[in-house]
Amino acid sequence: MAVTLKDVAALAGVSRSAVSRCFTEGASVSAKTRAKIEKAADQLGYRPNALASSLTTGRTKLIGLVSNNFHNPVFLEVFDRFTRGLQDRGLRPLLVNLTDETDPANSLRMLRQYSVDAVIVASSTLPVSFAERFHAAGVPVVHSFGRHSPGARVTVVGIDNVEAGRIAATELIRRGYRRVAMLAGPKSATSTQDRLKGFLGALEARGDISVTTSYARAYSFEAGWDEMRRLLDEGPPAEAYFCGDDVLSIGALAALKDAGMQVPGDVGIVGLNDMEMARWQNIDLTTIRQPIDAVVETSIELVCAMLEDPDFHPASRLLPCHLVERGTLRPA
Amino acid sequence: MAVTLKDVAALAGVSRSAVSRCFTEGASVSAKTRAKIEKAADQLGYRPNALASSLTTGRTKLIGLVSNNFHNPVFLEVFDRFTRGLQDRGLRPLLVNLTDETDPANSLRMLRQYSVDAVIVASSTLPVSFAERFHAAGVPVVHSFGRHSPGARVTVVGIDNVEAGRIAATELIRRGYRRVAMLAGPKSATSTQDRLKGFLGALEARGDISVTTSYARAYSFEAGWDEMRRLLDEGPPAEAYFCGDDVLSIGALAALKDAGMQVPGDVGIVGLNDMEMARWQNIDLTTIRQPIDAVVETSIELVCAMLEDPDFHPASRLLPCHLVERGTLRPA
DNA sequence: GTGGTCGTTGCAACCGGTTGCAAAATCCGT
DNA sequence: ACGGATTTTGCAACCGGTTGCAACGACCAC
Repeated sequence: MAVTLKDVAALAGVSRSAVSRCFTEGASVSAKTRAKIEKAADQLGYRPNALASSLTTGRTKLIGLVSNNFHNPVFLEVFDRFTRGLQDRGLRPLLVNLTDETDPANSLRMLRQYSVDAVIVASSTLPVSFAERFHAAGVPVVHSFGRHSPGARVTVVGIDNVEAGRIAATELIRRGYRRVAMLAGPKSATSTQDRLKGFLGALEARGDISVTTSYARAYSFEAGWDEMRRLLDEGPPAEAYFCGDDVLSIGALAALKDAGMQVPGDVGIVGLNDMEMARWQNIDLTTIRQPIDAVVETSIELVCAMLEDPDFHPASRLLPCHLVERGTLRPA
Repeated sequence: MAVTLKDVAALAGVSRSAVSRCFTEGASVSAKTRAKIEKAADQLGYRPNALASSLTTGRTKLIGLVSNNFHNPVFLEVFDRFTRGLQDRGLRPLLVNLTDETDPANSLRMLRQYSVDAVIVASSTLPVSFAERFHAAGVPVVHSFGRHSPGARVTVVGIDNVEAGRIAATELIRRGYRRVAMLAGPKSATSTQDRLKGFLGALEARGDISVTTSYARAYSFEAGWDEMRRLLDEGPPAEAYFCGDDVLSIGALAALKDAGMQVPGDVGIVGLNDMEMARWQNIDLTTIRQPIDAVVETSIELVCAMLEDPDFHPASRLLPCHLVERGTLRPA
């Protein structure tokens, strides 16, 4: 079986407390006994049991990572960043896959059973209330890529989706498009609601621009393809589409090409996220860059700050987006 | 703070053991006390602490999920399946991201500190020795998508990559290609080595077929694009390429299209994996399907079996692959 | 040599559960 | 109502650590 404190203590000829102190930062151990203990520990290959110690210290270094975006390739980048960022700080991600589930009750119960120190909800589609349930249960929580609502008591790290919609609208106007549309994500996603709001808001003052809206059933290639296909069947397309997200954009692009339309000659497309794939030469998507690295990094920093000081409730952080020019919108 | 056994016991007016037994399967509790306890537990919102109980039971239900493929979109599907499959069985994935690391020592140490019940190594590039280190340390381990080597003591669930290479070769021959090539993944990846071996093996008997080989630096779009670009610069391309993996294929496809070549008119491409993206209408990749769902499901089943019986070392399982016909190889 | 200070050490209690064991309660047949 | 078999229950020890406290010893100054 595993080597325990007791084994090391016996071999080194000291008390269990001495061994424990030897492995805890800032405890008082003489150089002599430390040497003895380390020798014995090495010899036995001893490692303190993180779970046992969590019992008394109250900290497990386990962080619940909750997401429902297991079908959008951009989330692989998100997971990569989160897992690395957390383990660089000695924290361990306990993954919860929420596919087909929107009730926080189960995850909350389970994550509490495992005494996670904090929870990160990584999702652009879950409602504000989701993360709030964790907060209400006294679990430190950060909602990454979530919607910031001024009244809410949950820390959000993400972008200002309304602003992002505005950027898209402004950009389309600047390039002289006059019949524009938004091909939005699923209606229930907070991100889509906000992006649409910003998009329409920026356009409504302008009488000379016509705008239409439609929703894809998911943030997925197929949904984007189907929705664009449907739009084309209905009649002539708009001059340019702001798509709810990159993967939708890619679906829409494919449907346009299949229909024999040129991009950006006949129709312009602008996405949102700037996922790795947007850079691929066969896609070359003009898109609004969501600073994923920074969102993840900031989320982790805030979680760490909350761990340091349990009463600290950091303010939400909305990071700036900007347009990345590639090949799917015509020049101004 | 959290509600504990003691609180419930006090409120229900019973001993702590009674409460404990009430929450453990198959323990003897009378209906009357069970009712009392459950009432008290509900009232307080009690949930047993999984970590504390793990101390005595020796099982945490934590499964280490180790991977280094955080840049290949197919692994998002893999993670989705694993996380769901595990949580459906009441197990919790503790994710380890190995990006830029190939030494098992760190992960092993950390996963042991957290007393994971078992480890799943999900990677097609890590050497056999990686998972073996876990095995040697007495941690039940399954290597998913790994290389099966007859002498090894580690359970592997995956495909026969040699056979997959053979299938690719046979298929290209059947369709009349005579100058073929493999655009392999990184030289160090076991999957690539085996696929190449099978590919060459099936061709070497045939004197009428010329075959060349080259390696991309990673399983990534960029690497595929660059390598195909380099091949095109070197001279006329082969008639058809077997690419080490779908994402490489997609990179190669893009490079070919950029160079003005028609697929499958001028050049044929066959990939391996059948990731979701291969189905996308703008890619429509002919590929050898790796049964990801089945590999994941089987891996989890074997892990569970090993948990049931610690002395059980299941035999490796190599699942069958087959060609999925789409649009990047010419018909026979 | 003595007294005081301070760093080191071990004891024992505790974290939140589980479990072997024996005592107590219940059940059953007669 | 009685005795034995069977549950049910609580006690206490334990899982692998941590930590407050008091005892201890080393060192220093006088």
